[in-house]
Amino acid sequence: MNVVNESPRRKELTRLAAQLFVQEGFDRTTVRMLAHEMGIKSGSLFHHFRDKQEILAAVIEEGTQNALHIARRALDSCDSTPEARLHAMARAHLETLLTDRNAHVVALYEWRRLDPEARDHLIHLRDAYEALWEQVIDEALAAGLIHGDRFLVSRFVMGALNWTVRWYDPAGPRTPEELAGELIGMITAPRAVAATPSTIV
Amino acid sequence: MNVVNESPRRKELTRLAAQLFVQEGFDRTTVRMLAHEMGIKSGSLFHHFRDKQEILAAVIEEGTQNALHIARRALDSCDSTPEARLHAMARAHLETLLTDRNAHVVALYEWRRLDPEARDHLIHLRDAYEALWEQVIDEALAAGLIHGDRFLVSRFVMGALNWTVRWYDPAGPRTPEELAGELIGMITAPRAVAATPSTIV
DNA sequence: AGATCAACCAAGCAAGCGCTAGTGTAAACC
DNA sequence: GGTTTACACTAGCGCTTGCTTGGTTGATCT
Repeated sequence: MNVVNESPRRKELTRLAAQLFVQEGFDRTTVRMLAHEMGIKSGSLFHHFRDKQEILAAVIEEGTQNALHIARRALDSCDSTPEARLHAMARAHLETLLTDRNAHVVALYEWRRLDPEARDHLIHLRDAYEALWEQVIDEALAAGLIHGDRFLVSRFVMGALNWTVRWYDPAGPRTPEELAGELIGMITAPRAVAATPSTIV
Repeated sequence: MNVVNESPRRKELTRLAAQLFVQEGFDRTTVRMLAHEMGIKSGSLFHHFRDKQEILAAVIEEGTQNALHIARRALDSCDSTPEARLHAMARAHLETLLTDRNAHVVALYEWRRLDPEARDHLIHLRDAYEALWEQVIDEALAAGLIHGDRFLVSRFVMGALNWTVRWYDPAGPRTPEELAGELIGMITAPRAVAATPSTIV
């Protein structure tokens, strides 16, 4: 009776589900709550999704696909210097967290609630995204812009960025652009120390 | 009938609960699973804890108290240079994540499942811990060891460290000591190129 | 005009949930 | 030696859970 297609209605339902999953957590969100939020009865939900698990998978897939597209576009349309590319990736990441916040919070917090099949599928998407990061970080390392272990640097940077969902307030004074600048500034060595002696304020 | 004291039996139960909460998540962990893991029947559980919520609060409190003690001891017994203090805090944090991993994963993932009263109490503990960090970071900023916004730097550093629970493998080749060194090395500008470069190999 | 189909609903099942009530028992205390 | 206390048990209540079933509706297609 149920369908697994990509109807526009399903997309809208996925967006609403993401919001509820963030508010309540996946386990505490009942199918009745989901249905109510969508303006239908709980039984009707299973016309659009095979089961509750599939809703979670849909939310996370949507968010990760978006992040991947935005990151690729950001890399395509920025300067080719290692610093510019690093900055572009950080800003893209933060902007995704902002515009698509719900889906990403769900991906970060509820990843472990996915059943193995869904996880297998989504892990490839995530790997593709993280590969972009490692590539940009490799370039920065090769250019001497940052130092350290390739693996560790990328993990530390991703951690710092993902942690922002805990404290960043989009209504606050700081733009994603500024945040990205601060982070990149923090980890990049002041390249040529040659000129003015770095002032100690 | 039930008690709320600090018996040693209760501590052991708390440790077991932390493990189950990590494996299954708080919501999916039933009181019957908890009781089974503890070798008793589900009814007996409520002799030690008022309700399921209290078990979660006990787990998180235990972990945070430990982190606080370890951090304070680390600061007391290290050199007083800003760099040494920064390093000591990072290492202490990573060691806590290692030795008390379950409790901290629960604190990070299940914080929002706490009811308001428990959260109010635990938030003071967490604030005390984060205050230590901000103090050390202030010193490092004042010494010119790192630059940037005080608030942002501490958030970025905490993010990078807490994210380690996702990928760090205690059985792997890297010690917490090395990890701390890499992170501090990444964010500290190569200070005065003057004297002997105090190498941290 | 008849057939198809997506989208919904009302009703409810079987299982599992947190938690309570009342009881038993061995050790500790006065 | 009687009372209390700590810890465990059995049994089950009242409720919620994810999901199924069988059926209705209105639009679209042929």
